[in-house]
Amino acid sequence: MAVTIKDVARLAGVSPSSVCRALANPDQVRPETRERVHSAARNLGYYPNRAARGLITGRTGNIGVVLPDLANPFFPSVVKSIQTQARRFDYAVFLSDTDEDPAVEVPLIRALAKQVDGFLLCSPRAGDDEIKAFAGQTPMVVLNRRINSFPSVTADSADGMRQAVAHLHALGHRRVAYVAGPRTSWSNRDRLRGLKNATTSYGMDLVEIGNVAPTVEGGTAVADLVIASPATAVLAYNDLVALGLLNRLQARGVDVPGRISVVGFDDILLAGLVNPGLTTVAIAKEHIGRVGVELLLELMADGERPATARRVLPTQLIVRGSTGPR
Amino acid sequence: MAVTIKDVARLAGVSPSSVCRALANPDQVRPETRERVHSAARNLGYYPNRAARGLITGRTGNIGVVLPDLANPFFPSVVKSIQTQARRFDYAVFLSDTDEDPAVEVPLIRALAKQVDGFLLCSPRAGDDEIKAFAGQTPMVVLNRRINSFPSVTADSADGMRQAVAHLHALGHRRVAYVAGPRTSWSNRDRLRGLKNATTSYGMDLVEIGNVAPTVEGGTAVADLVIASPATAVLAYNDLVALGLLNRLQARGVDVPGRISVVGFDDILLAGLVNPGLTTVAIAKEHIGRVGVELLLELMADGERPATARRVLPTQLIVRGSTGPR
DNA sequence: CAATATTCCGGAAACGATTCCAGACTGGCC
DNA sequence: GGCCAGTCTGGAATCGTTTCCGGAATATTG
Repeated sequence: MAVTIKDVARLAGVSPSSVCRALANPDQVRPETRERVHSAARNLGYYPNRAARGLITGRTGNIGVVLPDLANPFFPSVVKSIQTQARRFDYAVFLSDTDEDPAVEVPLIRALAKQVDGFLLCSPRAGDDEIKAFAGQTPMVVLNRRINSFPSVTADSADGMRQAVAHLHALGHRRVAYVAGPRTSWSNRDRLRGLKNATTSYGMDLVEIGNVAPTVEGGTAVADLVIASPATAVLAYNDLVALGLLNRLQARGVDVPGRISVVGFDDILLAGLVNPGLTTVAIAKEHIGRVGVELLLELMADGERPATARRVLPTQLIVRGSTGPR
Repeated sequence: MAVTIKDVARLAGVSPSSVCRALANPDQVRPETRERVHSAARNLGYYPNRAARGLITGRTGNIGVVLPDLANPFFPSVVKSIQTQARRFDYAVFLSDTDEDPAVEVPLIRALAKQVDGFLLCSPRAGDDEIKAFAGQTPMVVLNRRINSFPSVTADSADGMRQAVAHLHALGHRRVAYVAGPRTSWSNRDRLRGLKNATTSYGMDLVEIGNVAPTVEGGTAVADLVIASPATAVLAYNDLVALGLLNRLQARGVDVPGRISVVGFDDILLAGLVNPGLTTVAIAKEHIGRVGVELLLELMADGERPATARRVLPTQLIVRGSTGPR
């Protein structure tokens, strides 16, 4: 069927081992044979079977990416930057979407583990302990979450929230609401923590509104609760939720930002396209992926070292039309 | 390092071959040994190395997905449905983003070919001939494009365009513009063809406006050309381009749909969230992925058969606020 | 020219799993 | 008890590649 190293060897009139050397360590063979092998490989269209190679070298050349929901525009951005950086180092990407189900994460990782050299876990929803069980077994870098004994890349939510709250405070708001994301999301807890600190230090009231799915529907579902609350501004777990709020508020005829100001988180593409534009805390999505890959490559190279590097990337408030004076 | 079949065999006190049988064909071993093997595997946390298995069975259990740009929200939707369907049949997904560069497609496919059982090519940008070179070698299904000798899944653009044009015609529009997508995109040619047929049969004038990148920026870049044209309505290659137009039109103070109506294509999530909502031709994105996987599985099972199944999925005009009477 | 050092190449083993084949054991039956 | 059929199991070969080891050929040196 497919062309193997033996076919190349036969055509070039050398042994398989020489073919391997000619292609991998060109300076270990005579220029003449090297040329013969190369042209034979070219003629037959030979590409080594990376799986077979991986069997013996222990390196597959693949990295696994696990994320909760590809339909959330935040993740494709991250994946894209992972791809770009991975390809630069000749790695291919295995992608898995868990559909926000914590229960499938661990089995998925286990099933994929032998086919990849390491994992990038984006916003994993499983419990710390379940994930920690992999410590030392498979190189892993966690994105958008911090877990002991794993390197991680996170955004500085606390500072982002501080910027957002400062902005709202300056506009005269004193009571704000937070629409929380999934209970299993570390980012949600992190953002809430940052928000609480910020509102406390500015002496503002904070109303928490139930946990919702991190989707547009999640936002629309609680928009009326926000209206009914005493808050004059609302911060959402992420942009999708914020957009859901925005949509429902407009449908109810509530003036944004006149009556209620809305702030999102992530700065996905949509945020700049809706009307009014969504004020949001931007995360450097391309950075997350790139830094994640860098960390993972280091970890895979160094092997043993605990390598609990923690990169915290800056956030930046992007002010658009959805926030205004109280 | 990792636990192999031998470790399980040793712990269970049987040979590796028996372990294999106990796990793969449970009825070929005595219940007692089967139980011993299972518990040994469970205790050690044994998961077979799929790459090694693939070497001998010829099946990797992976399918490769190649697409031009994950940042276009259309593709994540498709990928997600591919994932879902693939997992149902115990397949994992290899993802590759080509960054709209036709030149990297073929090398990418070749490099991945040995690691997957088949490919789903989403909107491939490479030339027909380059792709045809794979015919018979690797099972492949093409999405959003038709290529001889490959099964394909496409949307019925012609009908979608007919619906859109009928809608605009009924609103009184007689001159429409089309903002074309990438020259290398089959969908672009297909949509343009459908549009031409529709405008001709309705006796309407069609202005074509240059090829742009299939992004928001592509749309904003030519919005002023649209304004300067005699058209009272514009159809865009896809929703991103339409949103770019919409944005720039609003920035220039052009009334939509009062002065110009805008129609997109794809019905991505954003389309329903902007203001005014974007009238667009919806494609069943989840269907594309699902049907694509189904076709690929059939193709991989049947092997030889030409299998040039061509599924054309229906399109549906979604009318929102961006279109109105002339 | 002989002895040594160096370069280059082929053979064999290995990676982890599966599968075929043959042998060992069990049970049934006469 | 002996024979046959059937069930169950272990050993060996295999997939495609890499790597180690030893031998042959070449180059270097005295």
